[in-house]
Amino acid sequence: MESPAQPRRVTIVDVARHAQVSTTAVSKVLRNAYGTSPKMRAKVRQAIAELGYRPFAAARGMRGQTYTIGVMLPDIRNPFFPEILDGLTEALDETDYQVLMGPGCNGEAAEARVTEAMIDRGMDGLVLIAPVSPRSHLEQVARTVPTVVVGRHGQSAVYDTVSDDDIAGAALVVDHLVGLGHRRIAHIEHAETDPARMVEMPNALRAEGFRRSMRAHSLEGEAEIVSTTYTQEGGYRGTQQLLTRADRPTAVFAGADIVAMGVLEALDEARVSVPGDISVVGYDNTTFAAFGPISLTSVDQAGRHIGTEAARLLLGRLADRGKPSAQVKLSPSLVVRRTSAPPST
Amino acid sequence: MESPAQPRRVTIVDVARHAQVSTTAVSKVLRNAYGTSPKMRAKVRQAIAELGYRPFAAARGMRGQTYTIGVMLPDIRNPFFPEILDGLTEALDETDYQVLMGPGCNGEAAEARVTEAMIDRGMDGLVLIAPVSPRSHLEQVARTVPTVVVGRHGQSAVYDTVSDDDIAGAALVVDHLVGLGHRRIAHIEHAETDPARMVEMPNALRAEGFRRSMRAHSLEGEAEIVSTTYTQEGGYRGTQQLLTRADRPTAVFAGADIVAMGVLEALDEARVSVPGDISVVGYDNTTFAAFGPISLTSVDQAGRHIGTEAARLLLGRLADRGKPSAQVKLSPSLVVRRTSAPPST
DNA sequence: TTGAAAGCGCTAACAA
DNA sequence: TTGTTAGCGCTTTCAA
Repeated sequence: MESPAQPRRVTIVDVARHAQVSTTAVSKVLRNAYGTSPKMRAKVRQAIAELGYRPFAAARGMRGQTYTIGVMLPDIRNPFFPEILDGLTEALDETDYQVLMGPGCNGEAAEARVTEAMIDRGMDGLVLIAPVSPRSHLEQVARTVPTVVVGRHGQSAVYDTVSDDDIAGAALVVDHLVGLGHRRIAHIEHAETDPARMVEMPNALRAEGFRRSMRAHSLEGEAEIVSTTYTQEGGYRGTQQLLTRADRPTAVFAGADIVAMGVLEALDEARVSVPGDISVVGYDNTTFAAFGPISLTSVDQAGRHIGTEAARLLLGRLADRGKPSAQVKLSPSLVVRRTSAPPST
Repeated sequence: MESPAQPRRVTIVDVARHAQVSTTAVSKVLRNAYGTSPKMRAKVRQAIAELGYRPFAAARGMRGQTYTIGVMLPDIRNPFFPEILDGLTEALDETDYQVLMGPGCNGEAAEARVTEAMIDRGMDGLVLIAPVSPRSHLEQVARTVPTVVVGRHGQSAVYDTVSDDDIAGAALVVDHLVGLGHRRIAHIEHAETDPARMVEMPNALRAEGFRRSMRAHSLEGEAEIVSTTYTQEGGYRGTQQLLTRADRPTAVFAGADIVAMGVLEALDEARVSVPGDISVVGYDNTTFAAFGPISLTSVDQAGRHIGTEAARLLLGRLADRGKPSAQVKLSPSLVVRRTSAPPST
């Protein structure tokens, strides 16, 4: 009934024999390496096509490259990350590199496990999206394999970075809300106590940007900060806290769209109308922010562009390991939708 | 300034020397293979710990396994898939296997590219989530590497399957809506013309289940089917079509939650109230369905459980390649929320 | 129970 | 320009 056990995989030796050349020749053609005549290339390419040969990446990795780029991301559920991935895979599509992603990690231990697994599998380069591990660990990884760190500030000599100007993003939000007439504004941040991370993590910078901008408007007394986490749950709980307080804010700046979802849910449950009673602004401009019934005002980070830049930097470092590290910083913009309006009072 | 080029990776040879045993012995301990004395195991384990040795998976793959499971999924944006992944990684967490995912694929060409990339990287097993490729291609993949196909009906002798009873799921929806008093019910399906896929793809079965159930209620004349795609965009366009028709339905059954999002958006735009004017039911019970302001009635597929089952089947096949193929079918349940209510007329 | 030696498929150094 | 040869780090015979 069943088809016979498939014959053993076609190898470079089979191709060499079929094309009547050496295995070295085949290897060179595969890698577009120096020292092959057009005639030989044609012969080899034909043999590859005729035999349906595909190089075995694991074996290639023993000597050279595996042609694999590993992407680590903290949470597949956060709708901001697919944007970055789109940009990344699009830029890598025309190359020989294949992208493989680790499963969502939360916390340092999971991040270490995934990065180690990727290094052990001989990946040629890594893209770490919004990692939480201490910088020393990131640098250790980057010394082993070319690495681009996305969404984290603070430069390093050993890895490249791509990030968005979170201070400026937070200022866009405050300017917008103050411009509408709001004075009492709350911010839901991702709790951060580690001083080292205070200057590197986007969440900490958004909170800092919020503080600075409120001060610039001489509204430091009206700023209210709630520390939870960048999750829907965090937004939900943070809002519940805010609603119990005496002097209720007229606007909430959630540090991420996913947080804003929790904010909207809590407000909905408490029968507080948006933007009638309270305005809500998010960050990331995810697909769901644009979604009609939600229509969330949000800061756009150009996730796709971030992904493209990360790919460009990684390819550059793959081509030249000694190249000095680069820091790309992109500028955010504000997308105003229906969840923000002048305060009613 | 920079730390010196890190020393070459610790290999099995270093461990063997340090423990004063052969490399064979180390290899056996690593794989828990037969023929090692407790004393030797202790010695080797200690040397591994002292040197911080980690096996190089790419090299292991040349002879044996890479301890890597590849997961192919069509679309990272669909909030149903993370559930499956959670179940999968949780079940695999205690094993030596590491999960790596391909980037989202759409269409046969992209699926072929990703599965080939995974096979070329020596992955030990594959989990294909809702693949659209013809069964012959899936079987070819499965003959090369142990494979579990998730979310696709139709059994095969060479791969295991895990799926949900989509016919029953559609019936749950129709029974619920008819029970509320609805008669004129629309269904937005993912267009399917390939007859081979009509019996295998979940979308086709949900449509078939809808038809059968409407017939069972003697409402075949009241059933309205719109063919688009299982995306937010598809739900949006499908609903726009429905709204232009003369005899407007009082309820819409979207084939997936992500489709229901588009439905809600189009209804919102057209100022049609939900559930006042039209009830909406989704499928997948994603996180967003539970989200307060949306509160979508939906069919729950127990995605986490699907992932666990897939892991179990794959581990079984990894342990015994000759084992007969299994088909696991899970039963869906309906979660009633605020988007479904009796019709107003 | 243990270890010596061969070899997986490929690339890189070197020789012709 | 082309081919020969020696490994990469591991697993697997197979002999001791």
